[in-house]
Amino acid sequence: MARPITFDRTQVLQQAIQLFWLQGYSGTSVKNLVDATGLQPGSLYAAFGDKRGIFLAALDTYFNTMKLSLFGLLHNDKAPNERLTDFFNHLLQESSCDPDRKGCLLINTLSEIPVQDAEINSRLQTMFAEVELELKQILIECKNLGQLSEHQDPELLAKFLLSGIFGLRLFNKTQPDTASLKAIIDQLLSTIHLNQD
Amino acid sequence: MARPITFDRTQVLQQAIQLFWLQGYSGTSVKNLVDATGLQPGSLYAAFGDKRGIFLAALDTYFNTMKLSLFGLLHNDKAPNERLTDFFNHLLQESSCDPDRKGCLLINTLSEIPVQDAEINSRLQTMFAEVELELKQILIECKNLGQLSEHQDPELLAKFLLSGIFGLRLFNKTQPDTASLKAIIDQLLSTIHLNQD
DNA sequence: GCTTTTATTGAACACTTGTTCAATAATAAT
DNA sequence: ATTATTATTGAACAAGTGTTCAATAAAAGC
Repeated sequence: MARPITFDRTQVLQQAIQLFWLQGYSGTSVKNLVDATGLQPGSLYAAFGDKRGIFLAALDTYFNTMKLSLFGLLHNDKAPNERLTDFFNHLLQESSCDPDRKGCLLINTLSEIPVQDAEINSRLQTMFAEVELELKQILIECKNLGQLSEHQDPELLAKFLLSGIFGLRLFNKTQPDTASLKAIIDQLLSTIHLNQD
Repeated sequence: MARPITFDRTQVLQQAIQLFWLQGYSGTSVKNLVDATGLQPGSLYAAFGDKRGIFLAALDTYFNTMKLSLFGLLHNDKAPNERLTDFFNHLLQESSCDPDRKGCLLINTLSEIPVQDAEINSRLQTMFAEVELELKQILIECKNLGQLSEHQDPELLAKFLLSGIFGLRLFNKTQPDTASLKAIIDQLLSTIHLNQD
C-alpha cells in the first residue's frame, strides 16, 4: 500500500555507532552520518527524528549488544569470582586490542555530555545501574560462598568496581599500556580479596 | 612607544577556564568567550592566536593553580599516609561541593578530546604524569615508614590511584552521592593497606 | 605636533551546522 | 491503469562556527 523502506535500520545504526564511538556526539556531523550510511538527510530524519534521535537509537543498540556479550561472561557455571575476573580480563583485552582506543561508548558519552542534559544522562544512569546490579549480584554470590570478607558490602563494592571501570577506560586514553592496565585490574580485584588468575 | 594592552590576561583566562570547565572545549564557542570576557574577537586572536590557543592557555593556568592547591596538601609535616587521605578527602569535598559538578578540567579534557589530537593529549599526559609522580613519592615515603606492604609497588600503585581518581570523577557524574564517593575512596585506600581517617 | 607602533573595534568572511520540504519515485490496493 | 500512501531525493535554509582585516584609537619617542 506504500513504498517500502529500502535500507536496513540496524545496519544504519551500526554505522552510526561506529561514528559516535570514534568521534563522539558533537564531533559527528549529520554530513558524516549521511556519508557513512549513504542515506540522505531526509531519510535519516524520517527514520529517527533528528540527530539526537539517531544518537539515542545508536546508544540503545550499543547497550543491547554489550549486554549480550556481558551476559555470556557473567552468567555461566563458573565460580562467581572466576566470572568476575573473566569480566575484567575481557575489559582488558577490549582496551588493548582496539587500535583506535575508542573505549566504551557509554562511558565516552557520560564524559562528553553535560550533566544538564537530563534525557541522555538518565538513560546512561539506567544502563550503568544495570551493570552495577550485575556486579552486585556476583559479589553477593561470592559472599555466600565465603569468597568475600564478611565486613564487605556488595552494594558499595559494586559501585567501587563500576568506578574502577570508569577509571580504567580513561586511564587507557593517557597510558595505553597493557601491563599497567593489568596491574590496575589486579589491584582493583585484590581489594575485595578474591583470587585472580 | 605603542598602545598598551588594556585587559588583564590572567583575568580573561580565568573566565575562559570557567567556560571550558562548564561546557567543554567544543561546547564553548568564540562568541561565548567574547561575551564572557568583553573582548572582541580580534583582541582574543591577537592575544592567543586562535580558539585552541585560548584553550591551551586556560588549561595551563588551570593546572598551575591546581598544583598550588595540591602542593599544600601533599607537602607538609604530616605523615605521608595522612597526606594521602587528606588529598582524597579534598577530592571528595570538591566533588560534593560543586553544584555544577564540573569535575576536573584536565579529566574532562581527557574525556572529550579524541586520542588523535596529539598536541592536547601530550600536554595532558605531562600533567597527569606530574600528579602520578607526586602520588608515587608519597607512596615511597609510606613504604619507607613501613606503612605499605612489602610486596606493593609504589609505581604501579600510583597508577592505580590515578585511575581511581579518573573513576571517581566520572562516577560523580552519574551518582553525585557523597556517601558512595566516600565509600569508594575508603575502598581505594584500603587496597594499599593504609589507615584512613 | 608629528610619526611610529601597537591595541582595539566590529563588520564581514567562508564554512559548517542541523533541519526542512516540495518534488519525485516506488509500492500496494482498487 | 488509477489512486493512495509512503519512502527517497537533494537542494535550500537559517543560524552558528572560527577567523580575518581594514579602519580606528591610544600611547611613546622624536
